[in-house]
This record gives sequence, C-alpha cells and structure tokens, in this order.
Amino acid sequence: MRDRSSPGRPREFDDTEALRKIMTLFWKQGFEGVSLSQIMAATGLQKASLYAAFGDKRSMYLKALEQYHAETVTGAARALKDPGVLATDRIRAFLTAPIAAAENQDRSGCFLCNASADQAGLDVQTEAQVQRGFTALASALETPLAELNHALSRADLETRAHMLLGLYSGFRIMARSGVDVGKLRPGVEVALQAVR
Amino acid sequence: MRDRSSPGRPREFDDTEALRKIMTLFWKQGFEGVSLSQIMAATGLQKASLYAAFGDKRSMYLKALEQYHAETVTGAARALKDPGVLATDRIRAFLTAPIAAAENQDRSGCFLCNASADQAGLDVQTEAQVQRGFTALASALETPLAELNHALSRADLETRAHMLLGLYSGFRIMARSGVDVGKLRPGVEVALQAVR
DNA sequence: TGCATTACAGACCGATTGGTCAAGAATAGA
DNA sequence: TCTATTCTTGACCAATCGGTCTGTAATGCA
Repeated sequence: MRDRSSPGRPREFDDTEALRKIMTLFWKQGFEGVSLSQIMAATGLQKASLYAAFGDKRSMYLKALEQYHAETVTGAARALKDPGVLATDRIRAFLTAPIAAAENQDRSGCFLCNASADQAGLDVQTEAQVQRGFTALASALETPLAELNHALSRADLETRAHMLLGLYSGFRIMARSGVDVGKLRPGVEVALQAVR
Repeated sequence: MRDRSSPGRPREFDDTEALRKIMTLFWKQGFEGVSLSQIMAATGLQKASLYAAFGDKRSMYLKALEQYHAETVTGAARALKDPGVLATDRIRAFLTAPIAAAENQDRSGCFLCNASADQAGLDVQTEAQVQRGFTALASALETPLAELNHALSRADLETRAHMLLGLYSGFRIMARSGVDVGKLRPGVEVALQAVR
C-alpha cells in the first residue's frame, strides 16, 4: 500500500493480512452487520490506523471485495481453466464446493453471492464489483464446457456457463440457511449431464 | 392480531398492511440495513405502536418473513402444483420469474434468498424460517416434476427439485447484482431438458 | 543531531441506534 | 356517566454508530 522506504514512521501491520480479517467479517455478517468496533477487535488496529490505510467503512468493504476477487474468484477461475484436470471434474469440483464447505461446518458461503444479496442493489460500486466477479466465473466456466462438447456454439457455451453459475450461487445461498446439503449433491450430476 | 371487540381504544391501522410495508423494507435492505426510523416513515406509525403490535426489531423481521411465507412462498408453491397448467409451463414460470422481475426493473429478488444470505447464519429463528420456505418450494417442485416423468423415483424427484430450487435461488441472487438477465433465460430451457 | 514525515494510541465528536415511558385519547362494558 | 383497558403521541434514554483530532512515537534524510 505504501513504499517500503518512504519517510516517516513505518506501518506496524501487514495491510493484506488486516484486509483479509476485514473481509472475513463483511463476508459473514454483511456490510451493515459489521461495526468499526468489530473491525478494530478483529484486526487489533485503532480506528485512525484503519482509516489511514483503507479509508472509510464503505471503502473497506469495497477493498475487501477486491481482495476476494483477487484471491478466491481468480483462484476458482484458474481451477476451472486448468488443463491438467478433466473438464467434467473441474465443473464438478466447482459445483461441489458449496456442498463440501457446508459439510465442513463452513456456513460463510460465497462473499460475491452474499454481497450481491446484501449491497449490490444499494451501492453502485459494489454492484460493479459483484458483476465483475460473476462475469469472471461465467467466462471461466466456458472453458471446460467447450472441452466437454466441441459442438457447442459460443451462445450455447454462454447459456450453459450462466446456468451453472446460477446453480452454484443458489447452492451457496441455500447452504447458508443450513438446509441438508446432502440433498444438493446428486443435483450436480444431473446438471453435468445437462451440459454435456 | 387482536379481537375486534376487545376493551380499550381500537387500533387505528391495519396490522397486515403495516407488516407488508415492513416486509418490503427488510426484503430490499436486509435486517441491519433497516432502521426503526425508516420503519416509522414507511408505516406512518410511532415506535410505541410498532413495538406494541409486532415486538422488537428482530420480531418484526421474523413476522415479515412469516408474511412472505404465507403470501409469496405459499402462492408460488400453489402455482407449481396447479393441475390446470402444463407441468413444463409451471416449472418454466417458476424459473423465469427472477428474470421477468429483473427485466421489469424489480431488483428486490427473493426475500427468502436474501434472508438466507443476510441473517440465516446469524439467527436461529430466521434460519428455521428460511429452511421452512426452501423446503416448501422444493416439495412443491416435485409435483410438476413427477408429471413430467412418471418413471422418476422419490429420490430422483427430490434431487431434481433441489437442483431447480438452487437454480432459482441463484438466478434471484445474480439478478440482484444487475447482471444482464437475458443471458439467464436460455438456461431455463437447458434445465427443463435436464429434468424431463 | 535536528527536521520533515508518517503512524500510533485513545480521547473526543455529533448523530443515530434500538428501545422505553408518561400522559392523554378513544373505546367497551357496567 | 364512570371505570377499566388499550392505543397514540412524542419526549426521553443509554449505548453505539461512523468518523475526526490531538499529542506523541518512530522512522529517513540532511
């Protein structure tokens, strides 16, 4: 965030590490559900330090969303494009992730999906960031889909990618409510059959 | 909420009407995103009247969710079971609703889905209510699915119902972010093919 | 050793939060 | 008409909200 050897007292904390903790809070509790006091407690930083490093609360939220994009979304997109794994397995892994997470008692879901429900309709910058994430995932899904069926047109690929992304998002949302995610698992295979 | 001819000064507002306005607020802005002042402004009621009629803020939220269940969820479930309409068309209408709403500039999405992302992980009563809604929809989806393919076992029906519900929820969430919902529409037909 | 610059700790700010209370008004039944 | 009961209004409450400011500590450079 700042040059290493700039004048003045050096920062005593790691920006990325702090931002990751902030991200976790917003991820689980939403924008309005997180207070500055909670952010202070989670990061161990004072208000002034937080404001100097990340700006106001809204700015922290957007930076957290960016962080999620840079790490999680990009990571998922990379995995979907990985030529070292069978196309079917890549899509299956993507669709199964929400189920596996819930089975591991992780109910945080997907920050992108949560942000979409929580803030996308209320803040244009959040809206743009969420759209960017969804677009990245949809585009990444086209890669294994194309490998699965070479005959598909670009439009067909886009259709199927958006359908799978919808399914993924829905699973993430349903998992948040604690429904028996075991009932979602066989649906993954039905979806895979449909896009083959 | 109260007997018509009970002693004391009669209520000057309609409980259900007020609750509907409260529901709209929570639906669009989430639990923490709504303040008592906003509820007062939307309903035209004083705080004390609101508290007397619906209890505290959390209780208002839960009653709003109940209202949504009683009206919207139950209505959707009934439509899915309606023997007067072709099974395919019923499912299509269900899956298309998120798209049609977004195309009509309605970005509120589905209260159930929003509540799942927003509060289900934080409040057990909300969690239970959300699960109840999802279960009702999944169960209703089995009716047209069974008509579509008589050979499907109970387990197969459940699988497909949950898959379609996942797709529906995902579409609702994606629509909230303002993505081009036109790209979701052809996916409905792919999904219909898959469950036939 | 100074000086400019930046970061830290925590006091401090007005505004708003969810929630309560007291007083008066409206009703039903006696 | 009186009384018991309930509702409405608006003042009131402590707590918390997001955000700022001040004084001091730590650094690089001259």
